[in-house]
Amino acid sequence: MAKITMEEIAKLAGVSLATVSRCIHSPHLVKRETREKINGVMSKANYIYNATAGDLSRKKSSILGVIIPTAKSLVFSTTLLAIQEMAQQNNYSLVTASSKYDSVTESSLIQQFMERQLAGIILTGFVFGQKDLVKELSRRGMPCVVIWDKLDDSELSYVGFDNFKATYEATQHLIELRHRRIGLIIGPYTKVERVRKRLDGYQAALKVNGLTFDPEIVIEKEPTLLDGKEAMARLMSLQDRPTAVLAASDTLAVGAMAAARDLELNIPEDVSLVGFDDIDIAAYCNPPLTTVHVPAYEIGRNAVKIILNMINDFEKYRVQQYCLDTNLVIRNSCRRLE
Amino acid sequence: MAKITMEEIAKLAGVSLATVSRCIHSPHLVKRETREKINGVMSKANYIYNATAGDLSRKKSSILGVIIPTAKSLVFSTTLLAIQEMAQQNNYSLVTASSKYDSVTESSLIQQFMERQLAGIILTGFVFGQKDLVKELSRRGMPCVVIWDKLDDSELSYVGFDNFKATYEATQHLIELRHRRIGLIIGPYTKVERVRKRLDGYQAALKVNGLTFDPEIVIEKEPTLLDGKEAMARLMSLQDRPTAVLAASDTLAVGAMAAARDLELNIPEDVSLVGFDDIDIAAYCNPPLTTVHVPAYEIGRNAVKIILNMINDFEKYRVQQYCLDTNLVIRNSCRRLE
DNA sequence: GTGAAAATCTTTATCGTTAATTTATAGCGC
DNA sequence: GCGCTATAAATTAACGATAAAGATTTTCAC
Repeated sequence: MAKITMEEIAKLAGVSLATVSRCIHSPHLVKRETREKINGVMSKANYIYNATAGDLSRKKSSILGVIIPTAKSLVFSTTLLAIQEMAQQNNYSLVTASSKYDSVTESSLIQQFMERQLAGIILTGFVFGQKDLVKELSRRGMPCVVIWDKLDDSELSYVGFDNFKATYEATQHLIELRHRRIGLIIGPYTKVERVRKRLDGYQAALKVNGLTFDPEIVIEKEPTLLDGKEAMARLMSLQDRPTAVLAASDTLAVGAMAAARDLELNIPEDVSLVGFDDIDIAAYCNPPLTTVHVPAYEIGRNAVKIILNMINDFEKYRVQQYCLDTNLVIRNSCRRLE
Repeated sequence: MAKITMEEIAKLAGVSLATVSRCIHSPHLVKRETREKINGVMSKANYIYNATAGDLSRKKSSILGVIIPTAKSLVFSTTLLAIQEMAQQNNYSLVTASSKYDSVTESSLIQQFMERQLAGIILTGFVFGQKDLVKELSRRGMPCVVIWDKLDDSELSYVGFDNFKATYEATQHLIELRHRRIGLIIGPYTKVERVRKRLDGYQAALKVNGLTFDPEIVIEKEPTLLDGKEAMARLMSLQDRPTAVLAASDTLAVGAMAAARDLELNIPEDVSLVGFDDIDIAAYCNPPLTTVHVPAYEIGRNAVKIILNMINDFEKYRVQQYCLDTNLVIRNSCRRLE
């Protein structure tokens, strides 16, 4: 009930405040006898260390911040889990928040993080126009790393992958299977740069292969099952309907599968489908979904590693960039056209 | 770069430290003229409020803590999202962690939360034997609420549902469809009390209906797709195989579906299946999964509300208990036996 | 024993706020 | 002008730790 402070512990143990502090943080620097005495007093008094005071005094906190678009996503939550694990292992707490793809929310979250003097910040891509904010943070000495995207900027650290290349290859795959009319169901590319690159990759593949880009068959949606389903239903109701569709997230793809089923269209016989993310469920779908595998877990682990480096030596590790590989996992949702 | 403090702002604005503080927290108490002057100086100097110092001085933080079993779960992440949203709306930061159903991890996380002087803690059920720890926290004046379970204890706040009743009803449903041999695929009930109650509900329903409990057809697994698949494969390979299976989490159920498909067993023709959680995907499965709907989002919102109440008036709101309803959502994964 | 290095421990200033207490300023009726 | 409120701003003592610098005690080779 009553809050015990270090000072009181010191008094009870008959030593100075500083010794108690040392006993907690560098036990090897205090004589065994004293140490035991102090530990005894601490546990008897139910002492609880006050990390807030410690952080203030030390002038840096041991809290990391993460912003993801939404916690309710199997793919971001995988990254989040990795981050949590790494943070825990290194004795950092983690404050998390979801931006919901909204730049106002994102900015206010970053502001909040700054006020809390976090030790470092992990950001999932960012909304258009936020880049300067992040650079500013970085310049101010706040360790920052952007994840889930490959940045074209020599000032910023990131660990991500090439979104452009990923959809380019996925589209290319479909084209190699002789599809010429390929629909695209994609997340909020008008808001999120990272997503925009996926659209660009798709377009580029089309162009390289001499296929025309038809805006009618690219549908921008929120990455939910329902939206995926609706988008697919629309695509399938078209006069000249696509023979294949690329869904720029597996959630969208699973929704799309349901739509196909409702319309009694078989995948891959009637339409081919490729997803993006390779969430666990992709392999358990019916049919198993061909999809772009994204190293979500590795991204999380590496992001924390990078941040930790920056915390230890900001000058040396100011900017670290890791572009991880994605690869198309072929399962059974695509068929070759004759 | 250089960290600006309130004191410097005060100096620059030609007022005292306290006035700056008041200007930030109770702007109406400072004369318009002064306020504008101060605000001007603050933005010009790029001042960033130091929440750590504020928390220390105020003797309470504005951070909430949550522990969930794992972030990588569609159902817990829904609750987490609700918590994040509520926290954000009320100007609290959120520190999150995953216990992975491990009591050592859980305790150390709670310890960490205590050290950080969090404003309140939200715990997802708990591992066996942790109840006393939580009670202790509560006694020490730390606002705590347990979620995802209905507690049988007048000292602890919770917002959850009746796990026993939920599986009881699900099992009952299967029995009403004339199934007499019902398999159970369930999470770590030997570790988690909340999960144990689901087993109990299943057993009770069996008993009430005069069916015998056969340990051979209840399989304890981690709640992953792979584990669900393995469990189902085992169940289906049995001599006297169940005609229906209750999976105590949808993830397990989706895994089970994949196993059935691999064995060329149709759901519901060859086996009936009911899940638990009602994650979004349940409705998008093939066939759509009959499952126990759990109010994951509401749990999250209410948990924060409760905590906020406690923070404002601990004596009055010391223990608040909300048992929300679950209900069986009938879709197409069960069939009536002749 | 002696003296110096090593091992321990204490003092004290500081971290950036908040909030209780004081002081100063203004406005107003008479 | 005087006394009296209100209102606005200033002082200053915490908050609970850390860390640098200084003091004291051990240890030990010679």
